[in-house]
Amino acid sequence: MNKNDTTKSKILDAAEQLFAERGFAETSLRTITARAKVNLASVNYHFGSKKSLIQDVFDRFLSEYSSVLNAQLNSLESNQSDSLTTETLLRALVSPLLALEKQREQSISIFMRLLGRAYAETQGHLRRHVTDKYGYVLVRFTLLFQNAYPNLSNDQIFWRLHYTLGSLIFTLAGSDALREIAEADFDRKMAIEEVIDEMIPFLAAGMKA
Amino acid sequence: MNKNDTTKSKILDAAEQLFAERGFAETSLRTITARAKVNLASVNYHFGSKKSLIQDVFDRFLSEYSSVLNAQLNSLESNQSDSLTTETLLRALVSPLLALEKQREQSISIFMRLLGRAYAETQGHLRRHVTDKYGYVLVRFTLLFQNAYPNLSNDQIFWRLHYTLGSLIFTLAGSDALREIAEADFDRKMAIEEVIDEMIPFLAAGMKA
DNA sequence: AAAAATATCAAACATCTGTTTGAAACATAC
DNA sequence: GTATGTTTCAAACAGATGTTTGATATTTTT
Repeated sequence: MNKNDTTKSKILDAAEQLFAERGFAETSLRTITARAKVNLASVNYHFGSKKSLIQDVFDRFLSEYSSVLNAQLNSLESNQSDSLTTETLLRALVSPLLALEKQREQSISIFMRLLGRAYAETQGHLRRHVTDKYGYVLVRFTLLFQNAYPNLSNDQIFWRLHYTLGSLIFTLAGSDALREIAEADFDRKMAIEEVIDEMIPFLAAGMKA
Repeated sequence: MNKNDTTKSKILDAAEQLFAERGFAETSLRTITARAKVNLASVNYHFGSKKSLIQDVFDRFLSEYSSVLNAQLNSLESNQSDSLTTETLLRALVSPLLALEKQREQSISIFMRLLGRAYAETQGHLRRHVTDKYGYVLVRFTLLFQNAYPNLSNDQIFWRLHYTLGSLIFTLAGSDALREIAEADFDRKMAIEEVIDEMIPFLAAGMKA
C-alpha cells in the first residue's frame, strides 16, 4: 500500500487541513474521519487521543520544515565565510515553505494558520510541545542574525526577529483572503511568491533600522 | 448599582478575558458564568446566544478603541496641514490601546489576542461582523498612508499595512510570554511601552523601504 | 495452512455543550 | 399596596463530543 494512503496518513492529511481551516476545538473527530473516509475509532487506535493527533500533525509538518531549513542554513554557512545578508536569511526561512507547498500541493496559508494557532494556544500543551521540540531552530536563527548585526544588542535582535515572525505568519496565514481583497481592488491576483518578494525588503529594512 | 457591576458587564468582563486566554470554542458558558459569579441562564437572557456574546465582546472593545483612534486622527489631521510621518501614524494606531489598558487595568495582550483570534476565524461569523462594522477604520488608515507615501503604489501600501498589522498583533498578543523569555535572557523585564518604542522604528523603516 | 498480531468497524458510553423552561425574587409604576 | 414588568435561579433538555468496547476482518508470522 502507498505510504500516503494508509489510514494513519489519511487522518493526518484531513486533520491538518481542517485544523488550519477551523481550529482545533472546532474540528471534531467525526469531521476528520468523515473527510479521511476512515472509521471514527481509528483516530484513538492510531493516535491515542485527539491531543496526540494535534501534536502529531505538528510534528509531521515541523520536522519536514526544519530539516529543509537546517540543510539550507548549513549550505549557506559553508559557502559564505563572512556573515550573511538579511535578505538571504529571510529567504532561507521562507523557501522551505514554498518547497513544502509544491511537494504537498497545499497552500502555504494552511501551514501558517497552523503555526498561528499553535502560537495562540498560549496556555496549552501544544505551545510547550512545539517550543520544546523545535525551539532550537529559532535559536540557530537568532545566532545567525547576531552574527550579521554585531552592532545590535541581543535583545534588539530577539525582538526584531519576533516582529518579523509576526509579519510573516500573520500575512501568509491570511494570504489567501488578502490576495482576494487585493484582487478586487487592483484587478490582478498576485502569486504567493510575489507577496513574499514584496515582504522581504519590508522586513529587511526593519531589521537594519 | 455601578454600571460595571451589572450582570451583563460582569459577563462581558469574564468572557473577554477567557476568550483571549483560551479561545471561543474552548470557553464554555459555564466557565464564563462561574468566573463572573452569575447564573448560567443569564447569558442567554442578556445576549441571546453564545455567538451574540462573542460579537458583543468585540463590539465593546472595538467601539471604545476606534472612537479614541478616530478622535486622535481627527486632531492630527487638523493640526498638521501637510502629510503625517509614519511614526506619528503608527503611534496613533497603538496609543488608544495603551489608554484602554490603563482605563481597564487589563493587559494589552488580552485585546490583541482577541483581535488575532478574530483574524484566525477566517470562515466564521465573527470576521464578517468585525470587517463589516469596523472596516472603515482600516480604510481611513490606508488613505492616510497613501497621502504620506504618494510614490508607493496602492497595492504596496495595502500589503505593507498588513505586514505592519501582523507584527503589531502578533508581538503584542504574545508580549506577556515574550517579555518573560526576554527577562530570563537579559535579566530585565521590559515595560510594554518599551516594546512598542522598539517596534515603531522597525515598522516605520519597513514602510519607507 | 494454522496461529498470532494488527487493523477496522458499528455500536454504545459517559460527559460536556448551548439552550429552554417555569417558578421565584426583585424592581418599578400606578 | 397591588399589579406589572424585569431579572435571577435551579433544573431539565436535546444534541454533540471524545473515548471505549467487543466482534469481525485483514495482514503477518510461523
